[in-house]
Amino acid sequence: MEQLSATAYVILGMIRGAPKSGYEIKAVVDETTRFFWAASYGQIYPELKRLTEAGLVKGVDSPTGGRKRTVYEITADGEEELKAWLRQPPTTYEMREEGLLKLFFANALPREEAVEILRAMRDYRRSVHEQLVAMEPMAAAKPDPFPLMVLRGGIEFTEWFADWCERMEAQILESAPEKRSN
Amino acid sequence: MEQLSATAYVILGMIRGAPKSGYEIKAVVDETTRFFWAASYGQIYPELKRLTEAGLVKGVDSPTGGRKRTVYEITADGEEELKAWLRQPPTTYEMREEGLLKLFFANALPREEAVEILRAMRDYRRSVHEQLVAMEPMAAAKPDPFPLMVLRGGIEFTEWFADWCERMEAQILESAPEKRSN
DNA sequence: TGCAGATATATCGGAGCGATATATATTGCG
DNA sequence: CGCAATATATATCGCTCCGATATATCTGCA
Repeated sequence: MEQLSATAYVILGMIRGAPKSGYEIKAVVDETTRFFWAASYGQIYPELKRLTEAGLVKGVDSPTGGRKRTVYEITADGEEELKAWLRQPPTTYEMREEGLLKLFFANALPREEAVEILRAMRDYRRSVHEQLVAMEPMAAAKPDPFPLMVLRGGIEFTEWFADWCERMEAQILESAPEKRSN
Repeated sequence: MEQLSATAYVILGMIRGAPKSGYEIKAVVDETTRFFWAASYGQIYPELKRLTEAGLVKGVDSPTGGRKRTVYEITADGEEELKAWLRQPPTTYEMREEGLLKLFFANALPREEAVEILRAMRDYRRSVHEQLVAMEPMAAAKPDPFPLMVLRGGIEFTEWFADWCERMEAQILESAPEKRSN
């Protein structure tokens, strides 16, 4: 058996409990894991084919009206494969934060413009924070405690980040207006 | 002028102040911004060519011994381009955290195995924390305050994250050992 | 009825990233 | 000193990811 991509496990995890179409999988990912693990159609549909060939999922035709539609359900092998993956220590940790990159180079700007970077970062994190808080009641209503735990982690993280931005902004403004190379 | 990639600005920022070879740019990125913005040789060398053609950097032959070597310095146009980019609000925010993904699906595992995910995440963040702390004296010795600020942000973030993992682990262990679907 | 928006699948191009190939220079150490 | 290991330097390949778009059908509702 070849090594499966992380996207494969996203799919397996998402259809465990309830079969879903590729479109539905994408929609659920966009509502839940997208903040720390996204997936596009370009990954989902080919992966569903591979998983079907590997016998880890099973496609079932369930057309709505005249439009064809296939929902995928997890097989016993798929269930085992998912659990085996969950038991392996996680290995992928990536972050791409354009704001931090700009802040890193902010010495090229005068101080008043450098703090704008921090303000933009804070505003963005606050907006994500609001989105996550709005999702909390939905997650809290479900019996599975883990999505809620992860969501609350996101809420706490965005709070911490926005607060850090404010503290750094204050730190820059408090510092003596030294000469910089701009 | 075509839109430049983010990698282009990483290069411009890295050679501002001191000209560098492609190899050196990669080495500095690996020591500094890699935690929130990485760059590979496969991005750096082609981008240096494009930036040269666009007149934003200038390559200067500086062989060491018999091995050929080109260092790139930023031009006045490149400096302007960098500053213009720094003034734009940041737009890219991405995170890929396999540990959070596994935690999201952890209901498939018994409680004792679910906490292992959190322990692995905590251990990893602690190790990154130590790496960042070890870098702090180096960053603190330099006149530019922004790389140090970003580094300290990373130190605070990894502390927060490791702590969150411990709190969530405790929360799971405190909760009544309910029946789960595994 | 008409049409905007949702459902459903498929695919493309660009970017990012890890790995590796090739070559020369330097350093460590027995 | 000699040689192996490591560092410097450039180039490139394959894979994945991601956003965007194309195509088609269905639903809600004005």
